[in-house]
Amino acid sequence: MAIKRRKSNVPPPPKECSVTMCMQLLGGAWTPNIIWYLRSAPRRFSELMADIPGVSPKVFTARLKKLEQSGILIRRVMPTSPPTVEYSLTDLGQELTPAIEAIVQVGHKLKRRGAVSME
Amino acid sequence: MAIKRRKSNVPPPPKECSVTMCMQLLGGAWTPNIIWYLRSAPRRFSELMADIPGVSPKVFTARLKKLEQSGILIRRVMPTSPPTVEYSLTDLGQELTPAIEAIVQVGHKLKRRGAVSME
DNA sequence: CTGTATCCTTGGCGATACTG
DNA sequence: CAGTATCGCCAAGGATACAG
Repeated sequence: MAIKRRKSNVPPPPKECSVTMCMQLLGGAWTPNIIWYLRSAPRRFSELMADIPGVSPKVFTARLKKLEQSGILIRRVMPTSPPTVEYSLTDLGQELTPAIEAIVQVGHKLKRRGAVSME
Repeated sequence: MAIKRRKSNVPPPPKECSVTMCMQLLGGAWTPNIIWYLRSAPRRFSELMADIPGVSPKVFTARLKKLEQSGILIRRVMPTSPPTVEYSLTDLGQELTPAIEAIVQVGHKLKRRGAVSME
């Protein structure tokens, strides 16, 4: 609670703040992968967990919730006997896929060059 | 973020890791703005600092250094009497601008919707 | 199956002061 | 002008266990 970082009284620039805002979303752990895997078809919670190994359910839930609140994806609870939840991208979420694909392109070149250590 | 992490013996997927790697770069604080301001013309250290208010020189140097090491931008020291340093995007860095522009697009919609608090 | 609840660690980021 | 040097914080992530 409380006190949200003070840094000074900087009025953020009008345009670039959108970048920052969006990066807050995309920059979160696993976020690009989630969108990547959802871009062609809806997917269930455990399917996504399997797609993206190494993520704990807590973090995963947190990400999904934030993305849902931002209007990037939709959470649909199916009334089946073992509860099933399906996640799918919204229109706005779909608009992110070209951005991610552009990033993938550069990522590949980066890797090919060995420019980033990756570990 | 978490790339390094031991977490078990997960072989990372071959394609998505590029996204993650690239996001490590772009996700750093101020990074998108740096590229944004450099995309049309080279710029000096203090000019960039002025463009992007609220960043401390330490962090700024760290970012610039990492981007230079990754081959995203080039640092040129001009042999003037007060030392002058000019930063400019490499070809690879230029390839990032469409990605950032795509992100800007979504960022605007996000803001218009009030989907993200931005605070 | 789909998540919460707890606890803990890390490193990214910020502020300020100082140097070549 | 263009950076280091120090110091410290704290929120994002992770591990594990438990719950509806």
